[in-house]
Formats: sequence, structure tokens, C-alpha cells
Amino acid sequence: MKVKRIHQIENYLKNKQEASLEELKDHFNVSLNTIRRDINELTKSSTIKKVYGGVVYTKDNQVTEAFEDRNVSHLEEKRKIGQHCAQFIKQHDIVYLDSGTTTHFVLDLLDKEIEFTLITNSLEVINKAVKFQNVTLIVIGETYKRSTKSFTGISDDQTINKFNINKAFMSATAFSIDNGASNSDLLENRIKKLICDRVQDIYLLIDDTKFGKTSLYTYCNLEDIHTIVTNNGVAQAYVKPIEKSKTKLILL
Amino acid sequence: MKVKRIHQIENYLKNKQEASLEELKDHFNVSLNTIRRDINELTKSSTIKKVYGGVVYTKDNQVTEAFEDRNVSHLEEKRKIGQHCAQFIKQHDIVYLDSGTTTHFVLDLLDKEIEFTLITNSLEVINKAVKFQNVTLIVIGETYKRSTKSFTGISDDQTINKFNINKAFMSATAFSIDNGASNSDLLENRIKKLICDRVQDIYLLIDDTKFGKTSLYTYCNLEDIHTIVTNNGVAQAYVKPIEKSKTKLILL
DNA sequence: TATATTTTGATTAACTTTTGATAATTTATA
DNA sequence: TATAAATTATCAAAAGTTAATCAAAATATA
Repeated sequence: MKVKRIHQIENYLKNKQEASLEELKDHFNVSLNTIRRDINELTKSSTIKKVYGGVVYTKDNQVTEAFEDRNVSHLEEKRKIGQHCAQFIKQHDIVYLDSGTTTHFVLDLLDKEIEFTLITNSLEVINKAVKFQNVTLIVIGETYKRSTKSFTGISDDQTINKFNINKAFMSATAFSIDNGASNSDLLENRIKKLICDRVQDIYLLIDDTKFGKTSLYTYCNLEDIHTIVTNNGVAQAYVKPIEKSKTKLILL
Repeated sequence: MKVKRIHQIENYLKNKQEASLEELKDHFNVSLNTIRRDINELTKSSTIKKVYGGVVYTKDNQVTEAFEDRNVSHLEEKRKIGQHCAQFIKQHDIVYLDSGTTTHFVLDLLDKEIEFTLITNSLEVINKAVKFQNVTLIVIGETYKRSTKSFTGISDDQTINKFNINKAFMSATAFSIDNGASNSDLLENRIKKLICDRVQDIYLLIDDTKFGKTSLYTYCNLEDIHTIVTNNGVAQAYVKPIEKSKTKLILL
């Protein structure tokens, strides 16, 4: 009985963040005394703090955007790569911005006056894009995937196929001369493939650590990529073949 | 409870941006002296600044929901209505949360442990829902509409029709006994209608100012609504007919 | 079933917060 | 600069909270 109630109290506090002892007494129909004893036990084991007259649940509830960025590797390279691509978006473009930790930076330096259509499946891109008054924002994908902060899973290919996209800014888990741009998630791969099949200019935004690797599913080959934007540090073994191809290489 | 009041003061200021000490004294029913002491504590921990005769909330760098809430009328009623509905969401429910300024509050007091599927077209709901680890989050609608912060326009009705939703928490521009729940945007109306045609239990979350009015398009009639949740202040002229109907009425 | 153990609620004394009053000081502005 | 209003500091009374004690009730164990 007691253990069960203590657990319930913990849950109650998790949701409400804070509560007075009076409130808990009424809610759990026990005496103030009992609540006190329960709270005494809880404060030992849980992240609950006692304050005069009540309790507060202390656990970092808010993870800020900046905090999330802190765990991104090669952040500054990615920022540079993304921001460099802002210049490629022109008036009346129909643009696809991929999910990932690089592509959303494209919007950071983008002129707020440009009118264009932005198609994306990335929640980070969506939240940055809503601030652009002249952007027509379209989301594709249905089911939210926490690990990539993107909406994956599309009900039918027609949803994507009806858009005439002229520029796509893509991310990738890996890139190699032979296997092109690849990633590891099947649902995401399906969207990437559908986009790349339809778009005129594919921009691949990857930092130098992605080169010479291959992930599970290829979604696009080297010859289909219009421009690769990356940071300086790519080995000559990869630079040479790209320079021989018709794909443009930008080293930042 | 001191801690609770201080927290409430902080929230109050987040919404109002600024307040005089007199105003705070009246709102929280404590002495000026106590408010002063509370403010002193708050200025240490929060982004609140003391000015002569009052306090101001200095806008923080994160995009807070509170900032957006600033211009919402009847905010406290809406918060109460939304938060009250948290209890209706149970394990394994498939829930639709409508766009609007009330419905997203449902998530504020919701148990983070409950596993359920959440379908929505509201960006505010999406951004609150991503913090729930046990929620399967599905977005419907494609094109972002700034005025309602929601995704409207769906490529085909099948997208919605494939979900078996059992509870829908709906907002409305207006509600009347004869014309039911109505709103003014055609694209939004289409989604609302599709949802209401398929869902088992329709909860209508509206503040008292919406009663006795009719907007352009009706999406749902009184007899189809399971429960109306509103604040106390609804005229008897509307309360009586609802109580006679099979629709439940909750006055907060 | 009887007995030990735990949990509970009532009581109360010790303690903390809140309050309002007063007086001295600071601040805004006419 | 004068004046009114706001602020700070201090204090003691009032109100609310806590922790300790103890007996009754519930529960577990022999």
C-alpha cells in the first residue's frame, strides 16, 4: 500500500512539478502526517526536494536548442557548410531541405525577403522556417522520429511526386566515389531517394569525416550530385575523382 | 506555499511581460511586502528585472511559448480548460489534438509515462509533444499556415481515414446549440470535419466567449460532441439545452 | 489464531513564514 | 529643488508548517 502510494506521489509530482502537502493529502486521502513520511522517503531516493509547505520535482525538464547543439560533432564545420549554401537559394525557388545536423544552418544566413517554397521533413528546419514570412512551408513525412528529429514515413509517393523541386540540400551518413551518398535508415532513405529522383540540382552538404565511407542504403550517386559542399580537409584521394566528374566541389 | 507562488508569479510575468507590484499583490492576494520579498528571490534566479513600481520580464534568448502566448485572450481560462483535459488521455489512446490556443495546454499536465499515439496539425502541439518519449507523434497537413500555426491542406482524405482515432480534443471559433462547432477557414474545416467523422469521442475545448456565436463553417453538431469543457461563465441559455442533450458539460 | 511489526492519524510543542506597522532612505517628476 | 511615491529595513504578532510522541489500526509472520 505504502510503496504503491509513494510511487503514485512521485508520478503526480513528475507531472505537476510542484505540490503543497495539503494538496497531496487531499489527492491521496491520507493524513498530512502520512504524506510527510512518504515525502521523507521520497526525498532520499528521488529527485524531489522539500520546501516549506510542499515539494518540488527538480529535474532538467527543458533541453534548450543550444544544449542539443553541444553534442553535435564537427559543429563549426557544419555551420560553415550550411551557412555557405544560403546564397544558392533564389527568389521563387522550390527547395528541399533535408533532416540532419547540417542542413538547417542554411536558413541562418538566408535573406528573409526572398520568396520561395521550402519543403522539409526536419522539425529543426520547420522551427527555423516559420520565422520567414515569405516562405511557403511544406512538411512531408508523417511519423516523428526522435533520433533524427524528422518526420519519416510517407503515406504514398504521390505526396512528394506532385512537387516540382528545383534544389535539394541533402545530408548523408556517408559518401564514397563508388557508392555515392548513403544513410542507414530505410524510411529516411525512401524519402531521400524520392526527392533526388525528382529534383533538378542536388547539393550534398557533408563534413570531411563522411568521405570514403559507405552506409547501408545509397540514395544518390556521384554523377547525380550538382555540388558537394564540405570543409577543407578532404583527402586528395576523394578530391581528384570528384574534380574529374561533372560534380562541383566546394571546399570551405 | 511560497515556492509555488513564486513560480506562478514567474509564469504570470512571462505572459504579461510586465506588472506593477500593486497588480501582483491583488492578483496573488498577499501583502505588498510579501510580493516584494518574492520578487527579490525571483530576480536572483530568473530573467526578471526590477523597475521602479513594478517588474518586467526581460525576454530570454530562447523562443518561449510564453512570448507567443502574450496576445492570446482569455489565456488563463484556456490554460485551465486544456490542462483539465489531460486526465482524459489514457494508455494506448489514439488522440487527435486540434490546432488553436487552448488544446496544446492538454500536454502541460499529462503524465509523461503514458504511451499513446498523438495526431495533430498544430506546430505548438508538435513542439510540446516531442518531449514525450512514449508518444508516437504523427503530423497531418502539409502546408504551414502562419495565422493558426498549423499545417493545413491534405493531399487526400485517405491520409486521415487510415487512422482509428478514439479521442479528439477540438477547438472552435464559435459554438451554438443550433449550428454546433464552427470555424472560419475552409482548409482547416476540412481536416476538422474528417477527424470528427471518424473519431469516437469528441471533446470540445472552448472558453465561455465562444458560446452563442456561429462562424462560417460548421464541422460538428452538438449531438456528436461527447464532452464540452469550458470555464464557468456560460449563460444559462446555453447551459440548459446542453444539459438536456446527451453531451456532457464541464464548467471549470 | 496469536503475536510482532509496520503504518497510520491525532496531538502538541517548536519552528518558519507571513503579515502589517513604523521609520529611514531612495527615486521620479512637476 | 520640493514633493509624492516607492523602497528597504526592522520588528513583533499571527498564521501556517514541521517533527516528535503515542496509541490505534492494518498487515505480516510464526
